[in-house]
Amino acid sequence: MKAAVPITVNGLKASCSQCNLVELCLPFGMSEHDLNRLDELVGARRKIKRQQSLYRAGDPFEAIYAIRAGSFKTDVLLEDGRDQVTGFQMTGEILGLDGISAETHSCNAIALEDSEVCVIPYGKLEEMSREVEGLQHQFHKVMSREIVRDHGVMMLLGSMRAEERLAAFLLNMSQRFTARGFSPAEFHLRMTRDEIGSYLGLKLETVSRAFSRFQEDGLVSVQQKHIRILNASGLKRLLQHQSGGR
Amino acid sequence: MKAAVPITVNGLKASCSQCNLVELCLPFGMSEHDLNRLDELVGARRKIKRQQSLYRAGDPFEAIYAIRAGSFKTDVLLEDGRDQVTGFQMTGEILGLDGISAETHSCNAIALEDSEVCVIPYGKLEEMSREVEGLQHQFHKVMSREIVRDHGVMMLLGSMRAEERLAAFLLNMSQRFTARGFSPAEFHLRMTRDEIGSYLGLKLETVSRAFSRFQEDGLVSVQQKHIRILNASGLKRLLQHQSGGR
DNA sequence: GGACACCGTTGATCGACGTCAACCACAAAA
DNA sequence: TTTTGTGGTTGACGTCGATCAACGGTGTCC
Repeated sequence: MKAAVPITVNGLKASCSQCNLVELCLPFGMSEHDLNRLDELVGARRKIKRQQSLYRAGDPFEAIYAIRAGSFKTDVLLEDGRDQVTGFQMTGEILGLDGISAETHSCNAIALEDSEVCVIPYGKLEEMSREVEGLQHQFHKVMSREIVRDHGVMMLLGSMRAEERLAAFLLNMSQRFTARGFSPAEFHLRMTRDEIGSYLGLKLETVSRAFSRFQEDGLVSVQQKHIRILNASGLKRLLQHQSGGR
Repeated sequence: MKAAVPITVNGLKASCSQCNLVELCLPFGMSEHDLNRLDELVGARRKIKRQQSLYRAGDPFEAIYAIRAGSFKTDVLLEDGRDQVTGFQMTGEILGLDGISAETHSCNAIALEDSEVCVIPYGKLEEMSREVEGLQHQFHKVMSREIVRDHGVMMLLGSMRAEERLAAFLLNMSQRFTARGFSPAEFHLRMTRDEIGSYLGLKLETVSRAFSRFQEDGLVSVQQKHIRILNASGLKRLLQHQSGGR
């Protein structure tokens, strides 16, 4: 009695139960039974080309998105032209939560490489999370995690020095690559120095200099966007010594 | 057939339907019918003395809190002793959302003056928001608003100069006092210069100097913690001129 | 292959904010 | 009233990171 899988504009219908990102994504920790219900929830997949936006500040809020492949940055713009990267997102992470409060997105989400997301219509999500307890709880956890993450960034921006910020950034990237089955020590950054700087509240030259310094000190090897961490505990130590900061 | 209102340790049982903070708090926008159900949800009130903590980082997460009276700060601590204020909260605002993700609080919530909160047991909240659509939606909005707010702070910390940060802070306070029926132009800050500095990523001396500068320029009148805004549009102008920043 | 962007690196200089220190204002206690 | 403590202000000086500028590497489009 099951209807045929509908063909969507952008290709295959998403399926959480078949997806190898379950452990990183919204369905984490849900029962197999609940998982099957998620397949109803998640709409089409959508492909976004590098530098294209998934949504822009001011767009009406209709759905949240799970990153199926690729990576994104989110940024906010001030009237005067200044902008700030508020986060980098990788596979399995959820985009668009900022839109719920005002029913309008409050930042831009831009693909750092050709990417693909699963579209999760928000109305449906609320509806289903009234029925599926596991989904409700997971969704709340995802939102809460975003809040905790943001507090970490505030800590970083408010009280760390340039090299500490970059060290924290690299360790965070390493940890997230590891969670995705990649090497903890060797990875490829998808963002420019300018974007890293914007995220860390630094100018690109400062980011570049900090990279060079780390290289001199044998902490990492840097070749453009290719990073190899040579001394992870050295990086961690940088974070612990209270080095005056601001 | 209604049971008598139970007497709680800390005094009166909270009642959303009777509360004059509805428009600022979790129940905002909910129907009268739904509102009555909220009275079941909200547990006892709890009083917190100035400088006492409502919860501390590491405490098991059991409830979220709505501020009934008074005000709070939240802060995070790093191992090395550095700490950072992540927010100031006023009446009607919700505390504790950081705890959902790890089932443990990730920051400290400390009363800036003698205060009172309504305790909202989290299990009950999830349960009831499966039944009451309006509650579910409002709760999601509250979480999302927190995320948007944090992005604003990241913007401030990452790309504004000292005086811009303080101007943004004052305008934000003014706006929140106004929403609570107080004067937009004249108010009493409950936090020290050190706490403001920690929140804004500045040292207390820098905060103090910025206040003095504003006073010289006739933008505000400052007498210790008592602030009078003399030229709000002047403060706003400070934010728009892109003044180089970092 | 050559030309052109774009991105990244490095150096020299400057300025905003941190640091250190002294002093002042106000409130609670003696 | 004086005392003591906490919080706030102001000045002199130092430093970290921004700014300005030149140059080098890498990839893409003719």
